[in-house]
Amino acid sequence: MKPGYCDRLTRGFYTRDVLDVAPDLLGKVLSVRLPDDTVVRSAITEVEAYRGDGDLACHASKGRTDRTEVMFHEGGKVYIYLIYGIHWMLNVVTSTEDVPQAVLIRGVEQCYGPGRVSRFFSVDRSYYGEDLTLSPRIWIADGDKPSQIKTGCRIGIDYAGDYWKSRPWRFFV
DNA sequence: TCAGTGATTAGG
DNA sequence: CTAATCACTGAG
Repeated sequence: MKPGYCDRLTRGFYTRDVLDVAPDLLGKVLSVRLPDDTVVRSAITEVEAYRGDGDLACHASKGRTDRTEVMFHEGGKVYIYLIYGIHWMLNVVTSTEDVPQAVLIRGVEQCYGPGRVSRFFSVDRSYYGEDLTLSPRIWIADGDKPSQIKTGCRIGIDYAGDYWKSRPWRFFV
C-alpha cells in the first residue's frame, strides 16, 4: 500500500451533514499526488460549510447546473471552481445524493486563503468530481483532532443577505 | 484601497 | 449572442 491509502477517510465520513463534517475536517490531512509522483500533504486548519438549496450563500441554492452538479452527488467528491478568473476554490462534497452541500477548504498548515490552498496543492479544474475515497491523486487522511475549534461567520458572501451571512459556519483552529 | 482575470449564469 | 457577477489575492 502506498502512503496515504491506509489512513484515507472513507465514504461514511463524508455522507453526514455538512455541519458535522466541516469541523471534523480540521486536523485531517489533505493529500495530493503530483504528476512527478511526489505527494503534497498539509493538515486542514480552516473550513466553511455551504448547506444545500436553502442556503443563499451556497451555489446550489440556485439549482442544479453544470457547475453545481457534483454537489448533488453522494459525499466524498471534489467540487472545484474558478473565481475572479484567477483562483481555484477547493471544496469537499458532503451528505447524500440530491442533498447539495460542500465544505470550502480555506486554509491548511502551510498557507492561509482558499486560492492559495489550491495553488499550494496544484489543483485545478481537472480535479472536479474526483472521488476522495478512490482517487489515486487526491485524498484526505486521518489526522489529529485539534484541541480547540473556533467558529465565525463565513467570508465574502455579502450577496447572501444578513441571515445567511451571520450563520457561524466557518470553523478554524 | 483596488485592479486583474475568465468561467459561469441569466436574459435577449 | 451579451453583460453582470464572483465563497480572492497581491501589489501599491
